[in-house]
Amino acid sequence: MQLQQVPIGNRLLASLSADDLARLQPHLEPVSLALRQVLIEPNMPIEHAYFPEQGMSSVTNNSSGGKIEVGVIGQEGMIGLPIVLGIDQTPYEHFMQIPGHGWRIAAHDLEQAMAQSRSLHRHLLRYVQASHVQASETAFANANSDIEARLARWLLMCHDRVDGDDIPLTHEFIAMMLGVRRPGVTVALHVLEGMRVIRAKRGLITVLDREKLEELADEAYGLSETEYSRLMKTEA
Amino acid sequence: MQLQQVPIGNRLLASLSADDLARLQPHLEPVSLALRQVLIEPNMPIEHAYFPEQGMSSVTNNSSGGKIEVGVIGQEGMIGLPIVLGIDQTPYEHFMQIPGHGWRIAAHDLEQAMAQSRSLHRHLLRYVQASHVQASETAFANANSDIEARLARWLLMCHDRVDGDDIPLTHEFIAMMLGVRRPGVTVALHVLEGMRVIRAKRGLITVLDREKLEELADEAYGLSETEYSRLMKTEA
DNA sequence: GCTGCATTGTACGATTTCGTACAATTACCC
DNA sequence: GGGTAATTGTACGAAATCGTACAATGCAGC
Repeated sequence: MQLQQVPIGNRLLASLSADDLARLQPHLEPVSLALRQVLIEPNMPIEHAYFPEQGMSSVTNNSSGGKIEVGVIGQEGMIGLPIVLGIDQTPYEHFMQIPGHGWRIAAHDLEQAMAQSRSLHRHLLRYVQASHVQASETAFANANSDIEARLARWLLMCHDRVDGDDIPLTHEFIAMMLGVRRPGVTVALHVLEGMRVIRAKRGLITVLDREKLEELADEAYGLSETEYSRLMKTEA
Repeated sequence: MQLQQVPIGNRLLASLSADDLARLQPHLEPVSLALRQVLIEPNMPIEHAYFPEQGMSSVTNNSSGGKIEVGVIGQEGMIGLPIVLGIDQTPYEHFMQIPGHGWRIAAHDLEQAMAQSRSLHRHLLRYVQASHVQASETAFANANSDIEARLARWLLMCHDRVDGDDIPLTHEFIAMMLGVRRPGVTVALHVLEGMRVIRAKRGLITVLDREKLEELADEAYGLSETEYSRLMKTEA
């Protein structure tokens, strides 16, 4: 057990064994992650994997004009899973939805590290499963839940990935991610605000009552998160 | 290059190198896959991985009373991906929706084989990505497409996994998988039938015009399948 | 403090899908 | 070959969501 010089704020990195983390550390480069910065271009070679410490990235399908979100990634995970699977690209765009900062590593260095340490590879593969479950739960939510519940779910996922209770996003943007009309989001937010579950200012939503949000999201929220902690806890 | 005694009808197995296939073969056991047979119980240790040669399995979220489908698996893939990721269970049920047959291998034997052959492991990991994309595309379809397009997409996915053009399923069942009302499916099927795209009998849908089906599914169908062939073609 | 633009609020009819109910049909079992 | 259950067809008002348009508001920059 070795004291880190810089504390690691990314939970996926932090859950690695000391050995594996040490193996990555020389290659980790601190990066700031600007709003709307594209981390992975769809169908282009992936240059780096990113481990956010703050901020949130969206995984989107960009066909059909707009973007539709199929996943979110923050300090619990990593951007660039295909690398872990030995693949060099993905059809989905990854960009920063809430700015922040984190670490990045060249795809090649990560590959090499995984080739040297089976336990590192195994650990990252566990996160692949968590990510897969998240996508599946998004499919589930999109089929079953009304706008209000989906919005609640989405706010919770943001809340899990920001520092305080403030989520800096516009209705327009949220609508795009959920694949619904913008006024639909406005109205649903009003309902939540009426229940004192959130407070909304221009371009900013503040979570006031997380528990009630979870009730409102109903079955759409939770499985993913439970699965994540199960997977990441077991193996040290 | 060695002639197989029994030709392998599962595309994932078939795309393995001769070496890797030979490594698995002693452990592969032919199984028939009965209608509604549960291959993986949610949150229970996974005993076997299955490689279907015929038939189709559904991956479902079983909360909320009914089941909702988050993925399908047939002769292009395998059931039991968590094993490939070094995980022993999944929150989703896997059961046969269209009966058939295939091969199975004990989880332990598969693990051992992957430990011995990195190329085997790598190859199966490529399929993990394909499966992830499929889940993401389901999320996309559920958010964006109306019942008709989603039904078209779903019929296409079935069609890809059965032998001829016949898909033996009831409206009730399809409705459950898509997460919509049963009469909604009945009506949508009538529309497709009116366009001569399918023919429907009791418990049986016959695909007549696959191309037009693909048009109707619009953007909801295709990406997954393109990604699959890209991933599985590259590496021999 | 004004101005201009991005954001949010609100309205409206149109459309899709829902929930539910019940009738009609087919397949299967005895 | 008649009865029975599963499946499919159809209808209806209710609800959710859509597409669109436009007004009101707050913020940023000058």
